[in-house]
Amino acid sequence: MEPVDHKRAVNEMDFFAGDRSSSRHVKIETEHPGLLQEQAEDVNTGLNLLTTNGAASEKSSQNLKEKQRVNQLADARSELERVNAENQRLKLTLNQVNNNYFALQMHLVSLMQRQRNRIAENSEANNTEIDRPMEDKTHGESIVAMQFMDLGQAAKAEKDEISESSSRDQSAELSGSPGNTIVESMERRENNSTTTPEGLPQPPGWLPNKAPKLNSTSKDNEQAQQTMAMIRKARVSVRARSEASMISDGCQWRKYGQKMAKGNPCPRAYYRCTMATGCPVRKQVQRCAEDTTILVTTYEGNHNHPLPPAAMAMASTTSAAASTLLSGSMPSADGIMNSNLVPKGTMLPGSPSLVTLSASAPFPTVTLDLTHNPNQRPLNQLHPISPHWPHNLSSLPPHLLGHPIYNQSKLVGTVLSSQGNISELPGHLPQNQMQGHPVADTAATVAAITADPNFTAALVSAISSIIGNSHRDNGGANSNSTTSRNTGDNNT
DNA sequence: CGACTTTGACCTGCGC
DNA sequence: GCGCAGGTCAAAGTCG
Repeated sequence: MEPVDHKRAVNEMDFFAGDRSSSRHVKIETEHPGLLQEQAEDVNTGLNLLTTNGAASEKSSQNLKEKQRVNQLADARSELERVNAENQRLKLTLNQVNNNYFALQMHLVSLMQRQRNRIAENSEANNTEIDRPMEDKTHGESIVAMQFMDLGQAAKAEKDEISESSSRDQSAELSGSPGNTIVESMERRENNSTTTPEGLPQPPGWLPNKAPKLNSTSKDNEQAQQTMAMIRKARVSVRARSEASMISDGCQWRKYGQKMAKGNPCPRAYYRCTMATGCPVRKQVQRCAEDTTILVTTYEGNHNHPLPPAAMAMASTTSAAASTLLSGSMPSADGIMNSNLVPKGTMLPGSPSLVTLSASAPFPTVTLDLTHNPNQRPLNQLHPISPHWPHNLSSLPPHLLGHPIYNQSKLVGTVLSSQGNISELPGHLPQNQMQGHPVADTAATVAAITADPNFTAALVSAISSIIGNSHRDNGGANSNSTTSRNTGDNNT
C-alpha cells in the first residue's frame, strides 16, 4: 500500500496547502461582512500566540484548538472519501480480474491439453498402444472433441499457439462483435488470419463460407465443413441458482416460446437476443427438475453486435468455455475438473466450479456449473494457480460464490456504468477494448495485475468491503429483476 | 401504440 | 407411416 500512503500524503498536502482556506476567507469577507471581525480576530489570535492579553489569549487558544479539530475532521472526511473511491476502484478491478482469470484459466487448460496431446503423440509413435484405455474410456462423448482435433490443425495450433494468442488478441480487439462467443472463438483458432480488415462485426452467416481454407484434401474439407456445422451448433449451458426466472446476463432477450419438456415439470422458455435485429443468439431457460432453485440457461449462437459491458462477463465466460470445448482440449466428457490433466483446484473460487462436456446431446455442449459451493470442495482441490487467490476468496459467502455470473456481469456492469471513468483504474482496459475483446485476450493484463504484489495486497484489503457491498448489490439487483409486469425475465 | 408475453398450432427430426 | 418430442411461429392479450 505504498502508493496509497504516498497518495494520501499528497492529498493532505493539497488539502492544507490549497487555496481553500484563503478563498473561503475571502468569501466570508464578501458575503458575510458581519463575521469579518470575528474571522479576522480568529486569524489574528492564531498568529499572535505570544500576546500577553490573558482572556483574549485563552479564548484564542480555544478557538485554535477548535479549528484544529475542525481541520482534523475535514481531513478525516477527505481521507474517508478517498478511501471509498479507492475501494470502488478495487471492487471493479476485482470483478474484472475475477472474470478474466476464469477466461485465462480456460485458456491454460486448453494449452495444457495441447501439450499433453503432443506428448501422447510422441509416445504413441514409439508405442502405438499407449493410452488406449483413455481413448476407450472416453470414446463415446469425447468423439466430438477429437473431431475438432482432426481438422489437421492441431500440430499447427500447437506450434503457433503463442503467436496465435497475440494475433488473436489483436484481431479480437479490432472486432466490433465481442460477444461472438462460440463460433468466433473457434474460427479464430482455426483460421486466425481471416479477420476482416475493418474488424467489423460479421453477419451471422459468414462462417461457413470461409471455414475450411486449409491446405488439405477435399475429404478433409468435407470433414471440416461438417465440423464447422457442428461448431455452429455448439452450446454453452450455465447452471446457476437463481430465484428469478432468468439470470441477468446483460443482454436483452425476447421470449418467443415455451414448452413443457419431457421429464421436467418446469416449462422450458425460449428466448432470442433482441439487442440487434437479426442476432442469431438464442437461449433456453429451464429450471432443474431435481432442484427447482437451479436455473439452467443454454446459449446457442454468436452475437452479431457489440455487447454492453454488463454482458461481457457472461459472453467471455461462455466464450472461454466454448472455445475450450471446441478446441478439443478436453479428453473426457467427465469434465475439466475430473480430469487428471488439470491441476486440482485451478478453478477460481467464484468462477464456475465445475465444467462438463457432453456430446451425447445432438450438439456439443459445455456446461458451467455455478451451483457448487467452493467451500464444500475437498481440500485437495484448493491448490490454486495463484497463491494470492484462495484463502481470501474461498472465504466469500456461498451466495456470492454461487453466482459469479451475477457478480461479473451485473455488478461489473453497474459499477462500470456508475463509475463513469474507468480509465482511472489500475490495470484498466479501455472500455472499447473491453467491448472488443472479452476472453483470453485480456490474459496478459490479468497476468500483469495478478503478478503485482501491490495489487494483491490491495485486493485483500478490498475483499472484505466487497463482501458487504456485493451483498447489498445483490439485494438491489434482485429487486430490479422483478417488475410489475412480468416475473423478472427482463434484464437489460 | 409499440414492445413484449402467452399459448396453441405448426414444423421438423427421430425412433419404432 | 405414425407418434413423440423439441423447437418455432404467430395471433391474441397485456402493459406502460
